[in-house]
Amino acid sequence: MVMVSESPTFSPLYRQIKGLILQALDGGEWRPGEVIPSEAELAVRFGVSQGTVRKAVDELAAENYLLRRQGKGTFVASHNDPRAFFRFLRLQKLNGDFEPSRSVPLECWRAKAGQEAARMLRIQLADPIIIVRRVLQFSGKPVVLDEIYLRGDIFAGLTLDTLTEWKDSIYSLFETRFGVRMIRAEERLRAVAADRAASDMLNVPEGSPLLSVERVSYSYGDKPVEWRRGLYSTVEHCYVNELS
Amino acid sequence: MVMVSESPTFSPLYRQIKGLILQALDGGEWRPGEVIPSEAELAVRFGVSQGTVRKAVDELAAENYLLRRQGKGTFVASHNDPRAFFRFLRLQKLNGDFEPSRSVPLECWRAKAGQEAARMLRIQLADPIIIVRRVLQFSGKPVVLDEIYLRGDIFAGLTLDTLTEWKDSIYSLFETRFGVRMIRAEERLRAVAADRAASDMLNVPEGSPLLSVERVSYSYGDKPVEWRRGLYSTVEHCYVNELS
DNA sequence: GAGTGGTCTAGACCACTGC
DNA sequence: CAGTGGTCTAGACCACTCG
Repeated sequence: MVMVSESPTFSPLYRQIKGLILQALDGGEWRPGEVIPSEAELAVRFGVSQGTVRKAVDELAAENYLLRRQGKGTFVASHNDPRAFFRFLRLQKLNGDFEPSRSVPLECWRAKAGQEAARMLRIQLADPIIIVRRVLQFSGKPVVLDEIYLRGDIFAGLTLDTLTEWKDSIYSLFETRFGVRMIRAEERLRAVAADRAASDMLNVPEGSPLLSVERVSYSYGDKPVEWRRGLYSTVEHCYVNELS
Repeated sequence: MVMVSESPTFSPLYRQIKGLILQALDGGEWRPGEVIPSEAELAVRFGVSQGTVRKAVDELAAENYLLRRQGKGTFVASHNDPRAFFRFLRLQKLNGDFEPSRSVPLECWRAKAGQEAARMLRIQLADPIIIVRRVLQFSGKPVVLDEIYLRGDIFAGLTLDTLTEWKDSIYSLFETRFGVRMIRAEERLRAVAADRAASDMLNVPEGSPLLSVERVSYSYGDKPVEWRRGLYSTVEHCYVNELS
């Protein structure tokens, strides 16, 4: 049975199906890492052909909501999956090698959103937020100093201890403990001079150039849930990007 | 008629068709900006169904080789197309606005490839190369200082005058005058201190932080044809990136 | 072998463009 | 109106995974 709306604002059937699957994902019908029903089952459920479901799933997989695995099924994308590890960390050594990193949380405190944080997180001025400061180490040496601003309503209960005990990526923590799945992020890069605090933490001279990386991360429905600013020491590392 | 090779190293039919189309593109059968034959025609030509051609074209369009336009046809991607303008220039104002930019060539000379240029361009040491220096201006103010290394065999005959007279993007020049179509690029970003030359050209104090952007651009068959290093002043602009 | 995603086909119809 | 890409279907078969 085909139901396609009339001409202006035309949306193909597979996009409507995509919306329904997205809705189910957002509603938590299937948890991260789990399989979702087979294409054939979904086709029956939505009353469309398998090819139409397929196209919807194709798009969701391309946007990193889902992960297809031939012969096994289609899975809800998860930050616990090692495959997704380096998706949001674009640092590598100058010679091109990858290195494992270790996150060392420094502080975690409650605050009220200022002008900038409120705008970035699309919340009201003075709404509760949580601020985390941490260092990222590569081979034991500090390379990134991050200041992370989180919506207080979503991440209520987050403490320094929780962060310290967590051994996987921070997005994996957010997903597992708070049910928040990061889907995409926007970054803005600049070169800045190291201030006193940064030079201390990153072990570089005051005033030396650092890469400033501001990131807003979005969850379902393009809802911003994290705003962070990182200062990267690019003495031995660089930020890599693919233009296509 | 279906011809699919046996199990190991299995390549689906549509990928073989993709290869054939790529071959025709590389061979110059259709020029940038031109329409290629309709899906139906290609299906007849390659002896497969239209759906299979469609999948091949889908991938080529996703990789920016082709451009589909409903009701009109499928076109060979071109850097002359205004749509492709900002694909390789990720700078915007700090407030998020886009600005038109103007390229001001400074120098253009012949040289022999050194260690690094040879490695990046995958040519032999001392092979001929061309080096271009130029400034990129936004609203009349210099923001980017580029040093561009090109393979001498491909860009033979390039002069400062040619660069100065060309009013569109430099990739548009490469495509139109030298038949070289950039498909993708890899960038490596670092923060560095402005040296004397850069501080003069970009009108910033010596030693102030600049964004260093190294880029290798690839043409058909992943052949590197350009290596460049840009120094970006990020006082009023920033480099934006989407992580997904 | 049963179940999953992946490929391929043939055919119908729709939306968009331009003559 | 004809021609293009875009959607949708139904059905066949293939490649991969796992019990």
